[in-house]
Amino acid sequence: MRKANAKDRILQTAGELFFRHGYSEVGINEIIAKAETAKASFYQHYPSKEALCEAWLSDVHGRSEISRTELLETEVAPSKKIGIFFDQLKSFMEQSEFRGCPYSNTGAVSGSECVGIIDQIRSHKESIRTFLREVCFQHISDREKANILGDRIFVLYSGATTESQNLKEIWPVEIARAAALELFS
Amino acid sequence: MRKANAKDRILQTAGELFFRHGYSEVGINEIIAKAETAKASFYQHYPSKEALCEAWLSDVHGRSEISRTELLETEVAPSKKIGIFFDQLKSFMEQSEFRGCPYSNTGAVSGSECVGIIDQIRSHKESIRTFLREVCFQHISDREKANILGDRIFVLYSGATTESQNLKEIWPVEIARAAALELFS
Amino acid sequence: MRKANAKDRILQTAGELFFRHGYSEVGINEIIAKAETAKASFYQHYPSKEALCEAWLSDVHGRSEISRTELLETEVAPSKKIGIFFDQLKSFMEQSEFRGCPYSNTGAVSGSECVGIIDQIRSHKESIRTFLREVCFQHISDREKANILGDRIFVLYSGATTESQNLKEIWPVEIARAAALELFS
Amino acid sequence: MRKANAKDRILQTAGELFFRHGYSEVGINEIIAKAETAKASFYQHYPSKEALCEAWLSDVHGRSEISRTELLETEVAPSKKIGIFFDQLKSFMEQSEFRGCPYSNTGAVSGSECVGIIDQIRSHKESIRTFLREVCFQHISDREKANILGDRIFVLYSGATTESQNLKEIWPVEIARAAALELFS
DNA sequence: CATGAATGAGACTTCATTCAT
DNA sequence: AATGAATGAAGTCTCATTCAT
Repeated sequence: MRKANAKDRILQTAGELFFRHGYSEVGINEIIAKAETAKASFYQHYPSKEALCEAWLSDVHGRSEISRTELLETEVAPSKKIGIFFDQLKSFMEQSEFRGCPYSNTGAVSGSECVGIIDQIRSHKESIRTFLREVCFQHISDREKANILGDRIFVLYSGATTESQNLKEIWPVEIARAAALELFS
Repeated sequence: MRKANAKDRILQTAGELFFRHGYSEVGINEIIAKAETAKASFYQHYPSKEALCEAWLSDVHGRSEISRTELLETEVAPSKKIGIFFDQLKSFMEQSEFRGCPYSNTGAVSGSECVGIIDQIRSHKESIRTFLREVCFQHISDREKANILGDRIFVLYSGATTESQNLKEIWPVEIARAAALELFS
Repeated sequence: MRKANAKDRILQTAGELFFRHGYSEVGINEIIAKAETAKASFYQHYPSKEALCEAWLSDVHGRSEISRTELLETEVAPSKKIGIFFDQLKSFMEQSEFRGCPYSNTGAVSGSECVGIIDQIRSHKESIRTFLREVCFQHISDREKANILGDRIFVLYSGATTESQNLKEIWPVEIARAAALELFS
Repeated sequence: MRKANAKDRILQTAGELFFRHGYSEVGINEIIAKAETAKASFYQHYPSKEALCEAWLSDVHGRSEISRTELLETEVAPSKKIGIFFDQLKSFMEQSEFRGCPYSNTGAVSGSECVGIIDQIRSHKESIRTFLREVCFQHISDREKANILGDRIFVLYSGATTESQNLKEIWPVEIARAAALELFS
């Protein structure tokens, strides 16, 4: 497993480091050292650190997208799905020592010149937003109302993540979960 | 006005830069160049870049605290205060080109070793949380319920800031505002 | 005692620091901080760091000269004086955690441009050399022979100091003492 | 010859500078300028200035060790070897403008935190001490007595180096040489 | 006598990237 | 595909010294 090809090893290593310490706090040297690759091997696979960041965000998105798609198609009550969604956030925050959202964290240090990164962030966020709108639509058949409700839950979800990270406490997630479920009924 | 003393010039310059580009993206060199000071003058006033960051966050906190205290003591309906609070957030986001919350953004790149910074973030966030709980308490006399409502609005506020920044759009603030007011009634 | 005048406080503080860490390892800031003086007060009393170094070496010399003069004039056998001289060196090395000779240590980092410092070193060393020659002359009445013997003991003394410092062990002093006394008889 | 690889060029350049001016008086900038390398190239090869110092001391030790081993195994009278040993010191002092022992000079500015450097100094000094003890053992078959004699000559050697450096004169070496040979017979 | 702000030069170290092999 | 050496620019921080008050 440690002997995956270099490209994957780099992506995995960088992912862990970017996530834990933040994109701007992790250097190429640290990545290649931990991934046990040579410097030039890195640039063979990724044209730049920024490109690696994009690859990482894309990778995370892919995996999280799958889980949302599954959840969306599961045969349980929509309200239950919202509960599960926040439960997943809760265990994610606790397991990651409250590191928060990789996308928001990366966005916090990305200027407007980082077009690729900003695009990844936007599309990931829109994807979650869409997911929540869809769950709401499974509950309310009024598209308009479902969208509004979804957006509200989206904002709650984001605030829960952000403040749980800032305060290193889990209550924001619990508060958001309760609020979301109340809005839902 | 441009000829304030060096310490203030540094703080102001650094504040603008930290806010716009993120703490980790701004170097001492850039700060002292824009503040028109010598490097050693900087270190005469601030023992480290991290200390400057703390001074900046403290400064921002001080000014924002004043505005919240004023708002809290104003003689208008609590629901109105919530509206104003989100209106201020809206214009702040728009005026700052959606740069978002200085505290959350700084927290995104601060490891657990940055004790001073993390403390500033925590206390600022708790201060806003307390403010919102107090406004709610002016509306509902049940302390328990007021606290829960305040915390929910706090989460909405944070999510609005974060996602407005991520998407460079204002709708999250508007959604949060509407949701908060609806929870309020 | 802590409230001696600034000039003396600076000299004493710098002396301790220069001795313990070496002239080049100690900065003006550290000195004035520990001496509780302002920076400009320092430059009022000493025109430069180098001048302070000279004052320190001169001060040390003065005090050590007194003890040698006393010893020279004491009414004991010359061989006994040599023994006492090395005994003093021994306790000095042990008490100072084997920091060695302030003069040699300073000379190790002083280029030929530091005229004042180099002069201090030279005259201090010549003073010790003269002292040893005189003690020998008290023992042998042949001036020529006394000088040679004195110089040999001087070299033993220096080697003892240097290697005791290098090895953080006391045996070089003991070896030198025994050798000196043997040469003496 | 000027176009050796960067690592060697750095080591050689730094060696010359450290020797001539003292470890603490030489900066990385001066080294890389004279070695015609980039700063980052330096840190590719040596993790720190201190590590470079260790490499330098180790290099010097290696070369001096060879010459001592050769001398020890030469087929001449032991007393002759002592004479040669001091002759070498004499020409070294004269050729180097009385810069003295790289190890003692470095030790004069190395705090107890410089473990690697202090180790190099100790082992170099012990190596010379052992050499002198062995030469003496070739002369006296009594191990005990040979050790004591060797140690005395070691102290003379060190004192000669130190004071020749301090006074910028060669007589301490000559005095030590004569004393050593006299002890020897 | 004393002070604290100001400074140019330089300290050591790391950055993301490229090149020859 | 992989490697290690090389790099210019930039990173944070400290140096001894001066000046206005």
